Amino acid sequence: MSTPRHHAVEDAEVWLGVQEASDMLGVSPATLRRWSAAGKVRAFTTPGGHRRYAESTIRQLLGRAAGLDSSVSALGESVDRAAWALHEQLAPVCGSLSWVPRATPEERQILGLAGRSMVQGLLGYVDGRNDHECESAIRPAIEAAAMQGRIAARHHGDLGETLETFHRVRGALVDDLAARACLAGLDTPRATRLLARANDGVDRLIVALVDAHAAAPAAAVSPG
Amino acid sequence: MSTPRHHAVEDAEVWLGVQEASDMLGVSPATLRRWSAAGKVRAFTTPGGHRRYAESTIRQLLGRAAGLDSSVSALGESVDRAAWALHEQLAPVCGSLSWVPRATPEERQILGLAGRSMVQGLLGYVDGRNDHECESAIRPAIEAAAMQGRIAARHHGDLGETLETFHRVRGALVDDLAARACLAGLDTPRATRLLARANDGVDRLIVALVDAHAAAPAAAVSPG
DNA sequence: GAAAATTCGGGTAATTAGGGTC
DNA sequence: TCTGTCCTAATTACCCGAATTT
Repeated sequence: MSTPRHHAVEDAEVWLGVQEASDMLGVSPATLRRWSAAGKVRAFTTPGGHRRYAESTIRQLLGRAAGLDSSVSALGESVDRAAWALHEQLAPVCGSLSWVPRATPEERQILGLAGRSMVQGLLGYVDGRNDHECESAIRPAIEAAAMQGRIAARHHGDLGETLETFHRVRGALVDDLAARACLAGLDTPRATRLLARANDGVDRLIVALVDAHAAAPAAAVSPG
Repeated sequence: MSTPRHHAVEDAEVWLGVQEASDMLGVSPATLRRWSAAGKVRAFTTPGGHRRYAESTIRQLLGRAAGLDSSVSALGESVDRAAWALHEQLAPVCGSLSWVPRATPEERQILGLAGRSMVQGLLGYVDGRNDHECESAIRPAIEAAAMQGRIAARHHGDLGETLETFHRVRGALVDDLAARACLAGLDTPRATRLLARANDGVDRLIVALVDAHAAAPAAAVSPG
């Protein structure tokens, strides 16, 4: 019977010294030191003042240029199916916006397409393996968000209400990704990176929507 | 011999040998030994002189953290200090908003206070152990967000630009929490829950800001 | 009781931090 | 503005034989 203490440490993080980390990044140790001093790269500081960098942190920095290792498809489900499921969940929420009943049937159809496009683009953005793939995926989603913003403005949609809807979208997407990440056994760095990217994507859609909403300041309909 | 110390409580603490502990910290056993000799790291010493380290002690060193629950304070740093650091990082971003130079000195001072209040409230919201604590923490932050929205509206601030700033706040907060979670060894479910809560908090501030912005539709300024 | 693995302690070489400058 | 290179003081890593733990 083995003694119960000293359990093997399960998720041991690999720590790198400044030299190793800066070699990986291709910068000088002084630069990496400045980065951590500025809060750009997180590091564990020993009581003596020396820094230790988590290998996952460094890989994350590299990942912006090289392959991203946290993706939806790596989570086991195809992007298409995930998008479909998410859209099914979100469509009623979006449809309950107070200004939607004022939209024409054609506009409502467009809104449905836009919603699907946004969900699809968002997941594609999260799933992309490099910047180019991410941008290609989200571009139509951004256009769809702008379209939704213009239609909302046309019908005097309340911006706060629309934002809340988007926040629900964000919540659902993040919850969904988090659940998939847990199921897939993704480790904490990868999972949090995934969620951060999802956030970025949603933020970009929101900005596009708000800008479009403001730029197309409504047609004069139903003037009181 | 049986395990020397199971004092009554049994599942309380996991003890690590020097090798395991130093692996977790990314330093050599000799260094860890020197730290305990200097009183920097508390260790239990066997009658023969060997040291045993509590896993929680090691985690405290890593993120200044003992990752037991998903909260900022459990992540080791006091909310106040984390808020201060985050605000330091974000203040220049918020100050670069195009409409800020049009604000009066007094307003700018108020904006600074509001920014600090929002960061503090946000972290308190994430850190809260129950609904009541969360709500108490975020309420002043919501009021601060509304205040910022009113000031922005007064100076014809661009809503999209303000939103982008908030999205940067979200990004910084999420990055910060994610990094802390990784350092503290938080598992994926806890870490994702933490980030989801942070998102919720930011969303509520954004809604408050946008609503206030819309409700206080600007004064006629800049007679130029 | 005995053996293998680990830890202790110390002494020295290598690496790092930090500031200042280009 | 940012990065790479110097400099010195401080910290850390590697070496050893002896003692402890398993």
